[in-house]
Amino acid sequence: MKPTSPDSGDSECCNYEEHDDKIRMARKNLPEEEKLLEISDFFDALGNPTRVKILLAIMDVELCTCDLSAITGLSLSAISHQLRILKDRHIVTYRKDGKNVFYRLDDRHITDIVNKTLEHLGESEGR
Amino acid sequence: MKPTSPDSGDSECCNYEEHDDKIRMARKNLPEEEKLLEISDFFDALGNPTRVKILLAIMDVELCTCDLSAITGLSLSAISHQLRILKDRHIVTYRKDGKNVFYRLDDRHITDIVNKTLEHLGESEGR
DNA sequence: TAAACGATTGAATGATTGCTCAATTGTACA
DNA sequence: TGTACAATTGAGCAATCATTCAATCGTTTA
Repeated sequence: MKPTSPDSGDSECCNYEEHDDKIRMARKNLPEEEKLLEISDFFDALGNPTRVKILLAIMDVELCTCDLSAITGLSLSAISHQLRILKDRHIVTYRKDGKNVFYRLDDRHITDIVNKTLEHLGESEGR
Repeated sequence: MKPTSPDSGDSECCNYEEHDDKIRMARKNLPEEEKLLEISDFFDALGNPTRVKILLAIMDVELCTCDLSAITGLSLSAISHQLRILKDRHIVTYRKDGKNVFYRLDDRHITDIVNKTLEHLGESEGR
């Protein structure tokens, strides 16, 4: 049995000219699994409307859990759960002040990436 | 009953000074729901290891479904399903050539965004 | 110290996702 | 025309996800 043979250099199908070369090259250039997961985890963290709302809201002002609950119309609990995901992925960070916890973006890069995306989506508008 | 009152300007909790102002401002600046979904859908499309593999693989060379199956070690069907998601989100595009279908990135912006992310993740390495 | 408040947590649940499998489509070429 | 091959599709299923609810934690202040 040879079902897809993920690790050998040969292919199951598709016998055009540069086929094997392309596969070898592409496979060689792929980052290792851990890095791949890191990348997809990052995007996954931004891939949810509630979390995007949170990110956009704290883009230029720090806000507490309760603010974000009021802004999004979601329960404190729901927001807190989502904030934990964003914290774990190092996308937001926080500062405690008495009973409040204020959140802000962890990194200037996040802003850049989000802006780049807005730009991208903006230019393909009305498609 | 007034459970979170998502659309009124007042808050349920958290009575510090600039609270209401912050909420009003943040809510005003949020894009409308449709735009938000567009943004999160875009990130969501990149938020899966298989789809990230596909994107990285076709970053500088076009590849057919079968190539991508060989590269990732996943079934043709699995790859095809994921490619449909990327097509629907306008992240990849394709060219038919005989029995083969060759995929490539739809847009230069995608490359920029992915590179920006790699840069971001790279700089926070070893945390 | 007790009550109030902002925030977090864990269990539960319905919805969504990613894959496999089997069937099908479309193209090439014998 | 028929067979082979690349690709797509839909059903089905296990795993994951987003939210709610109830309980709890930690800080403030009465």
